[in-house]
Amino acid sequence: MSKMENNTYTDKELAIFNGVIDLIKRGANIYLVTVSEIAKASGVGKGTIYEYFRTKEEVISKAILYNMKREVEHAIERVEQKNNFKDRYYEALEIIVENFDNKFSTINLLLSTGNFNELYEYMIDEKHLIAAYTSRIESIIDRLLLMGYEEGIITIEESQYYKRMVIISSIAGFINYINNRERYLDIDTQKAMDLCYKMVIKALK
Amino acid sequence: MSKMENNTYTDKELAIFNGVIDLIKRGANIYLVTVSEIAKASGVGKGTIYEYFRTKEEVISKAILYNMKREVEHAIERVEQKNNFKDRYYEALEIIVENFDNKFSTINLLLSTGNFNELYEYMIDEKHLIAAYTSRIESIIDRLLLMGYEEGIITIEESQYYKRMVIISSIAGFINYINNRERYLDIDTQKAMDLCYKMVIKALK
Amino acid sequence: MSKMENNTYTDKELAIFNGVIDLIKRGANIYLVTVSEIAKASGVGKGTIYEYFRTKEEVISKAILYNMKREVEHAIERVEQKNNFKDRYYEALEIIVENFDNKFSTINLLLSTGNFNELYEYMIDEKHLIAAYTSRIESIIDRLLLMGYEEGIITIEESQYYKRMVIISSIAGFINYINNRERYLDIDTQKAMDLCYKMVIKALK
Amino acid sequence: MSKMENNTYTDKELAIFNGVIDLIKRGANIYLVTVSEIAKASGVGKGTIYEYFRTKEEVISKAILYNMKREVEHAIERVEQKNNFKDRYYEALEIIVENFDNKFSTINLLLSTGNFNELYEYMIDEKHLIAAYTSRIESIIDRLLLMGYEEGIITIEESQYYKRMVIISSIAGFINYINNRERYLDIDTQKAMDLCYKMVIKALK
DNA sequence: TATGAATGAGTTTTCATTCAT
DNA sequence: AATGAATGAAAACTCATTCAT
Repeated sequence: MSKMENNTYTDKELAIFNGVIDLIKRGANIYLVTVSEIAKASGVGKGTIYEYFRTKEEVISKAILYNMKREVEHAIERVEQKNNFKDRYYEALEIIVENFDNKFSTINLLLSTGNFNELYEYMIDEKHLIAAYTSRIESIIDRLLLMGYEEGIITIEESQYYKRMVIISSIAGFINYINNRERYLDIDTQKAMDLCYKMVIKALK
Repeated sequence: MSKMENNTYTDKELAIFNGVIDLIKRGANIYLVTVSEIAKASGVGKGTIYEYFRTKEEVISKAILYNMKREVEHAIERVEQKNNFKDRYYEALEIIVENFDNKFSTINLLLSTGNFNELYEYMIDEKHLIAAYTSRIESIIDRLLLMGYEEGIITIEESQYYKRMVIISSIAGFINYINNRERYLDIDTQKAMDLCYKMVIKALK
Repeated sequence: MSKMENNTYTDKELAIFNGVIDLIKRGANIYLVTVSEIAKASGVGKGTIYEYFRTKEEVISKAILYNMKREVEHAIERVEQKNNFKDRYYEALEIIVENFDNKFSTINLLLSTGNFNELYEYMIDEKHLIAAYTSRIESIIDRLLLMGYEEGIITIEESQYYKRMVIISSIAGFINYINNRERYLDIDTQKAMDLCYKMVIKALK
Repeated sequence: MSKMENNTYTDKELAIFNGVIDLIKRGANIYLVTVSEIAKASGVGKGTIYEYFRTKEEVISKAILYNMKREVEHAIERVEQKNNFKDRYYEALEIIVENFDNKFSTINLLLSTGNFNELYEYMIDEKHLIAAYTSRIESIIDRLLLMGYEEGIITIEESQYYKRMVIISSIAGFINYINNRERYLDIDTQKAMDLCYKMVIKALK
């Protein structure tokens, strides 16, 4: 039972994580999904799951955290490839669009309303991880803001909290658009992005 | 036993709804709560629940919708008692603060990320109700904006979508603050509200 | 609670019996029928049933016995109106035809395979009643046989048991026809009766 | 654990069937028996039953059909070992005697009054099976009759329906004797058989 | 090491019976 | 006397977890 080395995972563990993530992306409810379903989706036996994890709760929680880590890292990598304020901001919105069909998007979980707190109790044990992602995102936002300042887009004299809040609010507003697109037939995605950006500019000027 | 309290539910149904809402407000997970727990929290026998509802799913879904209706109506009533743009906006934030401990806050559900869609399948049948609340909130926002316009606070020439988005984004940003208060020790609630308002003013000027 | 006088029943008791009989004739299974269904079918409240009977088992058992008594008496009355062997025998078959749609026919219960024994345990207490009906039927058969003897139709020198057995067997055979009519498309009811009668005559000659 | 015993059922399914059959033979009512009782009688866990069958109804219905198949096949085999009309007929009566304590005898179900129709709804799906047994029995009767004809015991010129009816009626009459033995103290089983046979001979002469 | 058949604890659901009105 | 709302004991059924293979 060679559990894992540091923070890498065995093939079986990864298969199981991917099974869970798959199920959830296909609409399964993390509270109602069964171990049998996970086993089938992962292509492993039910017993095997218990070779690698102690309980169902642990499987699901760790799978979610694994996915979160991956998504956040991927998002950061993409955002950092953009070299100016506007491109970087739009890239963030772009990522949100791409993740829309994924009800289980980490962005949703991290940025918005704290519904995340409702997740498995178990995760409380892993709260430091979530906090780590949250502060990584914060530093990304800080660098974005610095870029905007250096480019002369941001000129306002206000606390860092205010500036971060503007970015976070605008992104939350954009997520709200994405989640309710069917109600805004006259606003296409490009338009919605442009208006988010406009708000940011005005609020930070 | 006066059969109907209002024109909709019997006393027993209301007792059961309140039992469910109580449980959830005390931290129960809507997917993991049991009928026995609901019965105990409602002060009725387990069998009684099945006299009034066909399944556990129906009980919980209807309780949530009932609560949503009540909360939305209460919030609207409070907001409408304020007669100027600023007071009305702050009143909305105030309501959010008061609802914070309520993991199950309708504001969270309605305004933000659409995690609401993940709720019990059953609710799909009641989607029109949720849509109705959403558009009531929208018209409240529209009236708020009109007020701001009449008071000369809002002067921007932009689409209604933009203006609504500013309000919604700022509220979502405020919810984010509330949900992460422990991370913003240097910002008290009053300050957070003021900064939200500042963003709104700047974005709508 | 004026229970009953001797062997007459109150209106309520009769209403309940008729409710039960109705349900069963409409295809309900006596083991699966619920007290609520009986109450609805009887047009009385569920509580009322427990004013007149101690348990569900008692209600159903007594209703069945009541029906049995009525059916047997009615059958005997009809049979005795016929004044010769052949008419009397045919009248018995006629009654069976008329009762066919009634899965719950007493004739089935009494004459045939003893499936009756499977009925409610409770009935064991009332076994004397069933025995009484059985021996009334036996004496009807005896009088029928006497008639046939006097008419010169029956001439065989054999035990009374044999003669009764011939009658009972032929009726059981006819019931088998009735219950499987769809398998005997070339045999109409009249023909089946005639062949039963033929067998009886030959066996008793 | 050799998966399939014959080409139809797993070992576990057979264990469950035998548990059900056992219970019924020991006097349990097929409508009132519980899954817990079946589990205990089968020597398997309650959950195991639901691994192999979808509902309690399915378990019981399939167990009954399984038993019916076995009993019919066994009876036919025994009957066919006899090489003349009389022995074959008596062998059939013998089988009935042996099955008497079995309230759940297939012979009762198939030959007689059609009470069988009252069994679980589920069986309607399997009606073709029951029809198949019924017609197998019919062809056994036909071969018996042919034997009697060839031996010169049967000489009557009548329809096949009549001849079959005589056999079926006599067997039904014998079942009636068996089920009411306590009322016929002066007739022992041998005597009852002989009289049945006598009736058959006379009716088919 | 990997498995899935087996299981029973714990869930949802039913319904005979009670009892306040 | 008549009722049906309320109930909990007992039923059907589910599924996380175990363990023999």
